[in-house]
This record gives sequence, structure tokens and C-alpha cells, in this order.
Amino acid sequence: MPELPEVETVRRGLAPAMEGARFTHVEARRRDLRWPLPKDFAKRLEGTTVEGLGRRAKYLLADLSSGDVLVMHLGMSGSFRVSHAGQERAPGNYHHERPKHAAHDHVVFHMSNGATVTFNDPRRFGSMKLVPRAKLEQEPLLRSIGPEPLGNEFDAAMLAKACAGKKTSLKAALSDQRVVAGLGNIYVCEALFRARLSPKRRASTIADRNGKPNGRAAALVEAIKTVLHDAIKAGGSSLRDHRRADGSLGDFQHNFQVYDCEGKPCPSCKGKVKRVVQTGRSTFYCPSCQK
DNA sequence: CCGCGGGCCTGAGAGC
DNA sequence: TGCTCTCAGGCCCGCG
Repeated sequence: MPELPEVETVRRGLAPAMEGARFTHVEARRRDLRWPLPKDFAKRLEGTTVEGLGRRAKYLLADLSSGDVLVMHLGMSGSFRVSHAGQERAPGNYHHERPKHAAHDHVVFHMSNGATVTFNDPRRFGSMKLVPRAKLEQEPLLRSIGPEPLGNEFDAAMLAKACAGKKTSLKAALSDQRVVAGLGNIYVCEALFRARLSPKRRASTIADRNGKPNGRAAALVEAIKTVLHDAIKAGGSSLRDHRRADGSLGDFQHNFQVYDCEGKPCPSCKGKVKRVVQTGRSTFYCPSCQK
């Protein structure tokens, strides 16, 4: 899945189909997602209107007229597709059959504006949950998530404070949603490269003894914001699963400097990009540029 | 509390 | 061609 730029791309694609529209019919074709959908999932949605579609970290949040918030996560392989009445019928197919479901189409929203929004997720690490708006603050899935990296309040002081005293690596710290929201394996690698910091460096070394930020913290914040902005502008990265809601691919994978570039020349020094495994996941970096 | 490793799933791609 | 193996963008949980 999808890290922050991919989720934001999906949100922007879904918003025109969902905001201001009512769920006329909901199909919960498979309820055994990461967490089982409740039996009354479809019933609780039908008849309600989507007042807004937002995002927090890698979660999509649909604010509903019923007073619930529909919390959605794409897991590793989840995607949404939007289609409109008539569009799904192939030319020449004059039988008035219901459109066929593709494999792994688990949830289908039929909207009052004629849009059909389909959630597809082969690995089923994705999830949906209905949470009363008044209880959103206490929602365990969201409660301990750190600052939004593109928000004004996310700065060097905040990142340094979150990393101060951490014995773990910068790679692990930035991947921790409690430190900063929305980064995953790709954008952590890319941000560290742009900040010229080693993924193996101890996280605490971006702060001084009092938890105040140093130049490394400032460079890292700048790199995170830049890489996320650029990736959103490109519609996210399409490696295996991610597509925009209209089916088109994101473009940012062409701008990877190190991610998935093992053995290729570093764009900066022309040395070789190296792959190592940290906490069970691949890390890509340039050992000579990133210190 | 912290940090790590396992497990959840399916599919794509490499190697034989 | 077909089998087996490894790996994949995330995150919760239990362990030490």
C-alpha cells in the first residue's frame, strides 16, 4: 500500500464521487478484511450522505450525515475504483447484466450521483470501520498517530522531540507512525537520501541533549515535506498495486533516487546504491552520501 | 515503556 | 511449462 502520497491521491480521486452523495446501496461482498466488517455495515451506510472525505496519516475518513465516520485503510494492496452508470458495460454487451465483479472486489458503494466506488484488496490487509464521530478522538487506530508531516506544526523541533532518547535507527523511527504520520518504506528511504542522513544513524542524534533540534533535524523535515509534496503532485508511486481512483498510474516511481535501486549509481555521487535489511524490511541508501 | 520479530494474506517474479 | 521459493508500499500483538 500506499503511503501518504498514494492515500492522498486516492482521496482526491474519490472526493468528486463521494462528497455530497448518498449511499443508495452498499455491498459487503467479503466481510473478513483485516478486521471483520460488522453484520450491519451496509445498513449503517445506506441512506447516509458523505459530508466530507478527509485523510489522517494513511487512513481515509468519510464524515457521514448519520454521525458516524467511515474509517478506511488500504493495507498493502487495497485500491478504490470509481465508475459511473453505463461506463462498466463493454461495447457490444447489450445484455442488461449487472456488471461483473472482479476478483477481490470486497466492498461496493453505489452512490446517489450514479457513481460506483469499488474497494478491491487481494491481500485483505485493508480495513473499514464505522466510528461515531464523537468517539473518533479515542479511536485506538488513530489515537497514537503522530503529526501530519505536511502540516505547519510539523517542524524540526517537533521531530527532534519525538526522536530524542530513541535508541533505534532513523529508519525505524521515521517508519513509526507515532513519530510522524504517513511515511512508509519508500518515502522514509527517499527522505533520508534527500537529507543525506544514514538510515542506520541513531534517531536520537537529530536532537541535542535537551531534545532541541540540530541541523540534521531541519534537513530531515525539509526532505520529508519536499518528497511528499513532489510525490502527491505526481499522483503517488505505482509499483505493484497503487492506482489512482480513475485507474491511471502514479508517476513518482520514476523519481526514486534510491528506493528499489540496489546496485544502480547514486544520483549524487555515482557510487552504488546499497540494500540492507532493517527491522525486517529493505532499506535502500547511498553509504557514501548518507552519513 | 521500548524495540524486535511474527503473523496476517495473495500474487508476482526469479530460479531451477 | 510448472513448481517452489522469496519478497512486497502496513500494522497489530506478544515477547523479553
